[in-house]
Amino acid sequence: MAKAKEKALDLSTEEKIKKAALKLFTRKGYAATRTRDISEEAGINLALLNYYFRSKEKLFQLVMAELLEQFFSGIVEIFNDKSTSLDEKMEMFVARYTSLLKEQPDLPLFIFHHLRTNPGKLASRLGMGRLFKSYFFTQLESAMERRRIRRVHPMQLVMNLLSMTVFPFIAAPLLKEITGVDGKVFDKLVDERLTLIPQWMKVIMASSPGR
Amino acid sequence: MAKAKEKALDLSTEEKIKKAALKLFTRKGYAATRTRDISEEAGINLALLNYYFRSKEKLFQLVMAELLEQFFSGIVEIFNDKSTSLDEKMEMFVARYTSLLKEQPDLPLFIFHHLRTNPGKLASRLGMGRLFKSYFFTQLESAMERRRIRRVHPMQLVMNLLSMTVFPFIAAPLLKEITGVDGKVFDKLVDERLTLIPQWMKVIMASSPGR
DNA sequence: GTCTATAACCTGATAGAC
DNA sequence: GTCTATCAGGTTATAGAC
Repeated sequence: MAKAKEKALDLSTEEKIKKAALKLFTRKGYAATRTRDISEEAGINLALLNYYFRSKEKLFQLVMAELLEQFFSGIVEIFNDKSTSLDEKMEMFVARYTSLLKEQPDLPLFIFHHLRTNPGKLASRLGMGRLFKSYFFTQLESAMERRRIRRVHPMQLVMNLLSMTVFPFIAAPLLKEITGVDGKVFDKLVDERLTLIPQWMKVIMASSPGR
Repeated sequence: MAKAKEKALDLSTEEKIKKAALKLFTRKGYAATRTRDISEEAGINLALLNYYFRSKEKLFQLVMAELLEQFFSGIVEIFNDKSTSLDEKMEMFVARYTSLLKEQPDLPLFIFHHLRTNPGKLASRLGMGRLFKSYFFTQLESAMERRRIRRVHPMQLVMNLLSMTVFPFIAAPLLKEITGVDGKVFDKLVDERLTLIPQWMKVIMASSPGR
């Protein structure tokens, strides 16, 4: 009977705090978020935050670790899938992250800021050249080989894929204001990009940058 | 004789504070930056900060206003230049912002976070669809017209240009760690993109996404 | 204009009752 | 487990001497 409608109402106190913390940390950043804000957002008493998580810092570390895991597990899964083609991988990547970022547009700014101010703290499954060992990279290189195009560094293509997928969400407030498009138009554009980005990636890969 | 070598040494106190504030605000954000940090970075007394700027908040507003002006004046200039072609505009854009971001890689994250938490505060010369009235947009539309390709919204192409240029700097710490490339390789890749991005933009525009 | 000392305030964290 | 009340520490801002 009790749907997941009244969001945090039937969650445990611990979960309510984590949910509220994630929301506020991602929106305003660590320093700008007060523990009082979190307790209020969670609808619980301030003292309970320290009861469950010891400190604001500990709470942050926990929430951040779970977020990084959730955020990057997608790319690892998709890129290491041996049953899908290169094109399918790109389509899946765009689809998955577009969907995620439509729901949580604050995520990339928050994560990238954290990685910038805390270098070298990435989970082991992601760090140290893990991407280069993914099946995606193998496919990327052989595709370039096959098409006899002048080689560009595979990372150039990865950067393009990530850029075109993620950046519009980072810059959304700017883009909307600078161009005057409203939220509905912007959403439509983003949905179009689900198919456009993979197509663009193909023509980019097929092009001969040697000129 | 006195070169601009010893950076802040011959600047006025006011300028020293503004320079230090910009550095720390962009690196750590508003809330995480203490006025003590700024005064120390500037090599001046803490009380002088309030003497010159009244408050931390006022100082921030001033620094941010100047930063936004400096950061976006480039795009306005380039996009409104009637003497350059579409291709030249794209080349100039990539060159200008790549150069800027190599020196100040913290800027985009800081600016986009500010625009996200403070919507509707952009300077008038940028806000309210100004970009749509730029000469760049006219050229973009006529180029698509001429090539008889199925129309995509011009903003799709603008997003691609901005994405591919700016995003690598936002994601640099992640990209370096996830791929294992070091700073030197990354710099080389970014330099290659000076010519690659305009070429990619051309093939993207020439492609028929109808297929 | 610049400094020292301090006021006024805010925030994270805890003690202790229930 | 949850609450109220409060402490301890740190931060912004100012008063006042030089």
